Amino acid sequence: MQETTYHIGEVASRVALSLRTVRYYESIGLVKPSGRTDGGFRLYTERDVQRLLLVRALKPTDLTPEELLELLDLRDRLIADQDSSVAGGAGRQARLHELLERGAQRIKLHRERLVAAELAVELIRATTPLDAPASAEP
Amino acid sequence: MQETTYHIGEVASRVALSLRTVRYYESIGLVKPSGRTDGGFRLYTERDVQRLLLVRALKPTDLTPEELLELLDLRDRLIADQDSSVAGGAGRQARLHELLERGAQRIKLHRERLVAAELAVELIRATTPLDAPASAEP
DNA sequence: TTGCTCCTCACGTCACGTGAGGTGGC
DNA sequence: TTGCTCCTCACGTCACGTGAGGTGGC
Repeated sequence: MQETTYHIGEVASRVALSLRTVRYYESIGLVKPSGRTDGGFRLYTERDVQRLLLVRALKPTDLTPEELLELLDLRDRLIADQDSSVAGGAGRQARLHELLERGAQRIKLHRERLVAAELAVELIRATTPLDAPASAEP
Repeated sequence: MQETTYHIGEVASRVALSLRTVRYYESIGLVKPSGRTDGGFRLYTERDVQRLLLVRALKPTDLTPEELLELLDLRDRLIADQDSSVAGGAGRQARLHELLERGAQRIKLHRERLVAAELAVELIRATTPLDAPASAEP
């Protein structure tokens, strides 16, 4: 049973990233295609695509590439351990949750910045003559 | 009556930006210090500081430096017109509100990305063995 | 007068964008 | 066989970080 694979173009459009960005994520080790054609074309499996989606979604966590890679690999290993009921790594769980917590904090920080930005926009809207009030001069 | 001025170090720490960033914003025309000492030290007024704060707050709008500059200048002119009851520019108001609307849209987009990021974090927390449940083995 | 702050280059970095020149895949 | 997709350099850009070497301000 052959696994379905995709070329980079289809993958990039599905995950809404540029070809360049997908290749860049590969170059820093985040998401490597599962294979290549004889001609050198990258081949992505559905798993690879899911991983790309996860990387894209986790961008606002501001984790370094190294941390993000560690997080994704920890997740993979924990899930694998789970399936084979090895349940090996309490340390791995702790580390994963530490990284997730770090990421969650950064998301909160970004949220605060967005609130500040919205306040600034409202401030300007409020301190600037609004939509010309219906002229009072007849 | 001499206006109080500040050196870049105090300004940078007040607005929580690096010296480099404050100088960079000047180099792209966003916030220029109102003066310099004879020795060349930048002198910032309270207005300059407020402008820096506004620039920092508006960063998530993703407006280009040119757009941001235009926005800030429109605001200044509209406020000045208001004070002198010239009420000159309906076109200016329209343009300002267009820029603000554009910025508000980008903020919304960032908000959606943060929601997606939070969902991803929760997904990983949920699909990964949680905090080791109190061991069932005695 | 001594530090501490500030100055201007100028090179480095991160996360890609953007061709150039060439070849693989259906 | 013809396009369209993909390949690998490799240079460019944006928003700064980070010294280097020198001088101003209180």
